[in-house]
Amino acid sequence: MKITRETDYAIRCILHMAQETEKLHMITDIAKKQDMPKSFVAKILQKLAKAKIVSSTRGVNGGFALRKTPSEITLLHVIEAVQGPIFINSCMVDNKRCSRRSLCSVHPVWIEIRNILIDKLKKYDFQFFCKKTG
Amino acid sequence: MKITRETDYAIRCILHMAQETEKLHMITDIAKKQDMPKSFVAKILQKLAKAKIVSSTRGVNGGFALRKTPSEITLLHVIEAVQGPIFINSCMVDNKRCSRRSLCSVHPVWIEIRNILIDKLKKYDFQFFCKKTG
DNA sequence: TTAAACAGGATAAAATTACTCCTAAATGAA
DNA sequence: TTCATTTAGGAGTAATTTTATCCTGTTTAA
Ligand code: SF4
Ligand code: SF4
Repeated sequence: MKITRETDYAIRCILHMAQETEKLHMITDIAKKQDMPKSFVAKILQKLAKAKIVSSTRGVNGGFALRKTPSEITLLHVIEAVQGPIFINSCMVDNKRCSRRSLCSVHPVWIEIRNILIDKLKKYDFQFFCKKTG
Repeated sequence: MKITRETDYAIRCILHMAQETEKLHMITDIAKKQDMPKSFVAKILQKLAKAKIVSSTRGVNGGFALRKTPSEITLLHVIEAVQGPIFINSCMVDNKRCSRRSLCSVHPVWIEIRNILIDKLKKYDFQFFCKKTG
């Protein structure tokens, strides 16, 4: 697993919306405040909406808001929403199976590490992050 | 961190040489047996040689061998030899520093996870992997 | 001297990442 | 109704990284 810029932006989006959970936040505002390219942010918010992490409202005075409280949204949720399932080596993605897999002694280690990672990412929610930024 | 194909190949190289630690292994043999492209393997072995994980001998009957016993070589060694230092998000690489870093509440989490990862990767050596493949 | 084997630089193909742009659809207000 | 505003979604593009290949040079044993 590696956090791409897209995922980093996604996290910033959630971070931003978590500051004012009631308000509808427009793409332009989020992008400007968090220093991200607007049109890219638009795409990212679409992904977050599909993953039911944020809600979107079209039209005048529209925008985005969190669907859950910050404490219910974890790093894992956000990462998986934009990057898909966590993996370490491509042989862990089913369609990129390796022919040596059945006799490979390293593969199980990747699985173990992935599980540790998932566990850890589950433990960080956005209430935790908001406490620190204020 | 993500294991690229290059790193996976590097691990297979070590795995291969760990089976017969005394012998000099030629690029062609390693590549064929482990199902990897020969010219790419040549480059990878160069990296492993620079990292002092393997020794290389030129000329007729030349080849590669491990410089240490399999138990002294860890996954971390091999990964760092080909990919460089472990990181989760690019903001952890000094030259790709993010301007928001000082006030970012997420950054410390990446550091923590990286440390966990490093710790885990240190614990797996190639004697362990050889036991299983036989 | 020659064939076998690695060293190292340059470069190319493929894949992924990091975006942009355009048209459509929804919404609220004049 | 009509219009400005705001997101939706598809297509396309630029930049970067990954995954190699090739060529020339050097080392070495026979
Ligand atoms: S050799 Fe093992 S670790 Fe590498 S891709 Fe195949 S199954 Fe995965
Ligand atoms: S916003 Fe935080 S986590 Fe993201 S790149 Fe900057 S310092 Fe790193």
